[in-house]
Amino acid sequence: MKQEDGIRILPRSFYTQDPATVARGLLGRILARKAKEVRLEGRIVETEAYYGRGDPASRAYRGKKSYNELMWGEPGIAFIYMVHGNWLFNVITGKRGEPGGVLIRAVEPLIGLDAMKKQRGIEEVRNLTSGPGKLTKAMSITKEQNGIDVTDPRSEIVIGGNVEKGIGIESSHRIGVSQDLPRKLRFYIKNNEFVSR
DNA sequence: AGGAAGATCTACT
DNA sequence: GTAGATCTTCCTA
Repeated sequence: MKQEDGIRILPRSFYTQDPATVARGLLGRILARKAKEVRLEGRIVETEAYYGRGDPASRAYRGKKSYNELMWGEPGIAFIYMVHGNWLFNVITGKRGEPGGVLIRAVEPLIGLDAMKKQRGIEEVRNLTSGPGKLTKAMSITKEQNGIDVTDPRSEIVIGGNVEKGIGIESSHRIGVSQDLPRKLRFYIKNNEFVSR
């Protein structure tokens, strides 16, 4: 059986767009993780866009450092870091050299529910992946996966799939940031129960 | 050494 | 629904 049966993986050119555009465009896509023998999939239902200079909430705000240099690199690369003891999963976007990224905040579990429940130590499906730190734990994503290319079919994590027509997209201000921008940079699928909060 | 940070869980009013 | 404890890494002093 082929690894990517069915899903069409998004090309790198998709990620060269503006972070907010990519954040919207990722809604409804499939986040697929292959770990050892297990295959895990979730549908992306909530994202946030982050910029570089001029965005106080961005990891890139204070300039290039060893821990954030990926943000200046190739789009389509996973950027994973820890906040409050949780791993958060981002994808680098924008042109090379212009820092930007999209945080995946929530997914709807599709495949591998049993493995996710085990990872999370809970049974309630609704609570499995409805938050940025929850989904990484459910899909066993850690710093180990930092820097992997989500556009490469051989990667442990890829993003793809087609979006159903007519999904409702809403936007709001980003969650949890101490200094937000005036623009609404959080996007989510309307009435989806796996959106955080 | 001390504190903040893109969060989560538990235990309550 | 809100409050407090706690998670780990990096920043500032």
